[in-house]
Amino acid sequence: MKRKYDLIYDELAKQIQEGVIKPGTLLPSEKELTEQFETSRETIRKALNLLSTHGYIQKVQGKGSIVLDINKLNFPISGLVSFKELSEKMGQRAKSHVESLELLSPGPHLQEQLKVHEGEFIWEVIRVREIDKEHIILDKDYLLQSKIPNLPLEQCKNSLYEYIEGELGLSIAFAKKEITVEEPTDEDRKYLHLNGFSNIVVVKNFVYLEDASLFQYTESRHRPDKFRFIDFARRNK
Amino acid sequence: MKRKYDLIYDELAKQIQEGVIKPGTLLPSEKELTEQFETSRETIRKALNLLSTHGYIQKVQGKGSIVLDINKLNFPISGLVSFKELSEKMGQRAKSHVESLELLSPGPHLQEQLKVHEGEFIWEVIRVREIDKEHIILDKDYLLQSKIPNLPLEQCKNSLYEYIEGELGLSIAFAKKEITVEEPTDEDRKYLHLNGFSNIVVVKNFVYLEDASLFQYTESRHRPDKFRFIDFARRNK
DNA sequence: GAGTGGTCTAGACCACCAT
DNA sequence: TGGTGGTCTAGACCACTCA
Repeated sequence: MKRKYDLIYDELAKQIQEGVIKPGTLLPSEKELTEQFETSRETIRKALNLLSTHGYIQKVQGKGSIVLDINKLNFPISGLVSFKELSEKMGQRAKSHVESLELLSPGPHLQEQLKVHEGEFIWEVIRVREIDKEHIILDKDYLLQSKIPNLPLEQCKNSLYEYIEGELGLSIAFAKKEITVEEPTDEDRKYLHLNGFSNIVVVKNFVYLEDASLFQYTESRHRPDKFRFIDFARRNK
Repeated sequence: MKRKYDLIYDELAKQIQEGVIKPGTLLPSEKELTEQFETSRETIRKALNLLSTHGYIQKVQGKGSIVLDINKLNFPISGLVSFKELSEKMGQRAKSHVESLELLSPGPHLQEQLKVHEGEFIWEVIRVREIDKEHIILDKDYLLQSKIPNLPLEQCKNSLYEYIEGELGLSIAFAKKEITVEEPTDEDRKYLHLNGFSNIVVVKNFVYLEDASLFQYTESRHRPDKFRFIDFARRNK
């Protein structure tokens, strides 16, 4: 059974997206919504808080919940555009190549980043992302073998996240991203079509599971002209 | 009177920061905390949710709230490092120069970005940020005069946010950031010490007030070698 | 099965906005 | 002053983890 406040969130989000509720107007009051959805006020408030953190509405005390123009705010919410999502938009114009898939003993740099134990092995997946026949992104993923015993090559061609969360049932709780700009390495030059660009945008991603253990480190290296990151930050109350 | 859940949040956050509660251990259960703080469970849960979104703890159903290692996760929470915060860390090594402060009628580009009305004027503030005698960041701020009638030069030397939120009492609700990499403009070359770098990291920032109206557009142009952005994303329930 | 966090309720009082 | 959202309570039941 799905949560009640999720259902209410879905319903209201849909109405806003479809324009049934217009941007700039006010949502029905929380009291009215409790009657409309036959639930308690706290449940309505949970749904509204979700709408708020996802940029659908803005709550103003004493006034009401203002419906925002979702198109102007321009999603995704927090820059978490995976290549999978991107490629779905791009259709046939986007491709992914697995350049390498290995189980290896980590060197000092990776030991530091992943905090692996002595004698533990890690998976290394190197993938190149192609858009319109240009090689634009170099993705290097490192995963603890203790958490992921097997990593089929087939899965690497698609989304690692889908395999990890879907098939393995591991649940990703939070991630830390760090964006910097660096000079291209020999590896970058080897795999990417740099077109003379002398910088690479490096996105380092540290992924943690629900039990708060780190289990994946990803380095995503982008050609600068095709890089774009969007962040949507809300002041917390 | 401060909110109860804020007080509880402050107290627990302090204990975690000071190491009174050790990373890796579990917080007292919600039931115990209700007794300890003499409050209801929902109030405790609000405090714990704050700790969670700020990266202090990780809640696990059926188990408890795991205390995270705040130093490993390495703040700030969502990359909102203002130059003010940075300069406080850098002390005398960081400086800010106001290059220009003008009230102007917006051209088509700005009209588009800020969605200003016909005949409305906007403030333009251009500032250069210096670290260790190098000019590294070019900040261009645009603010609606209808929201900010006066903008003293003195304030521009420090933090615009402090003036806006502190003295004017306007309340910033949320912001959208967009990070891209571009080629330097003549303006970049004029104001910044580019040291031969052929790219500029551009951070566009759209700031909205509590009534959901856009009132500021900022373009922050960084020399790539000194740029660093950190994002801390949590899966929402 | 005991203990944990997650959801949900029904009601109270307060702070803020409009008129 | 009436209506709005914000805080807080006391209690219920469910889902999950672990021994």
